[in-house]
Amino acid sequence: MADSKFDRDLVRGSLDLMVLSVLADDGRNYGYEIQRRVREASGERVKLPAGTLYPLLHRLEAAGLILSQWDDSTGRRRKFYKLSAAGRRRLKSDADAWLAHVRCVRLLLSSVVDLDGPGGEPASA
Amino acid sequence: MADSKFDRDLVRGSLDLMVLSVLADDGRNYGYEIQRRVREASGERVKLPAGTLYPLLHRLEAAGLILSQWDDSTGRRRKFYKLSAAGRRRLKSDADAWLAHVRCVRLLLSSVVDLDGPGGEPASA
DNA sequence: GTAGATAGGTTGATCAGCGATATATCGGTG
DNA sequence: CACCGATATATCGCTGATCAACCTATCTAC
Repeated sequence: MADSKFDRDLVRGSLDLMVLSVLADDGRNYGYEIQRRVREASGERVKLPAGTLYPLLHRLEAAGLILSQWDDSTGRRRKFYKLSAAGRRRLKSDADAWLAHVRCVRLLLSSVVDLDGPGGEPASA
Repeated sequence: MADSKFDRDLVRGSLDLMVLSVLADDGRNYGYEIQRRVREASGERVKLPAGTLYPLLHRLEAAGLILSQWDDSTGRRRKFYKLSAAGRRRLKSDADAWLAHVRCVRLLLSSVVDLDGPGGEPASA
């Protein structure tokens, strides 16, 4: 499961946001690790394949939101990314827009489903 | 504002969900009204243009999630849609998946932004 | 050596969103 | 009546993101 058309589109709207968030958290990270961070953070839900990840990073860099720097000092050839000032601003505004949108959808869903659905409050389970 | 690349992709992941939710709320509704309901429910954020709306409805119908019926009795030629049994099941499961995903992204964002950001609690504004 | 993980990358097919465009009706105004 | 804007549905074509598949290269372990 977790690879239907719905799941892909679900992820689509928050992929950039998730990657920017990971970089904000870590300060500095490289593609392969970002991939694992997103996969783990999402509970294996978001697989973020290489064919999506690298074009995405290049797109964010071209937009001036992240900065790259090659690092071979560890033996492994890695391209590290970090947020630019514009990237930090973008993360903030995109996060606000995302949260606002989530509130709207939750409102629509409120009369339809149980918002504290399966896995909602693990502490009480 | 509210029509950037980010906003479009933001919406993409929950458009089907929003339309299904509106139909679950209303029981029975037609395209033009669904369009207005979504626009209002989203605080004018989601415009849902005709070029998106109608292909979307056709797709949901082809998938057996909604059922259509023409109605000319009011003078206006309208195509009413309602959820099928499969559509109700799908709404429930998609809503659960969406809520689970939202929880993950919120977790990633928690260390980055204020989750009760602007417009969070209108009562206190 | 060779298999698998790490690390980065591209390409092509697919498909959804949406602006533009088309059609038709209804109600109101000049 | 003619005209216009709102209502109502629909399609076409462009754009752009996702991702399976594929490629290269290095490191570790067997």
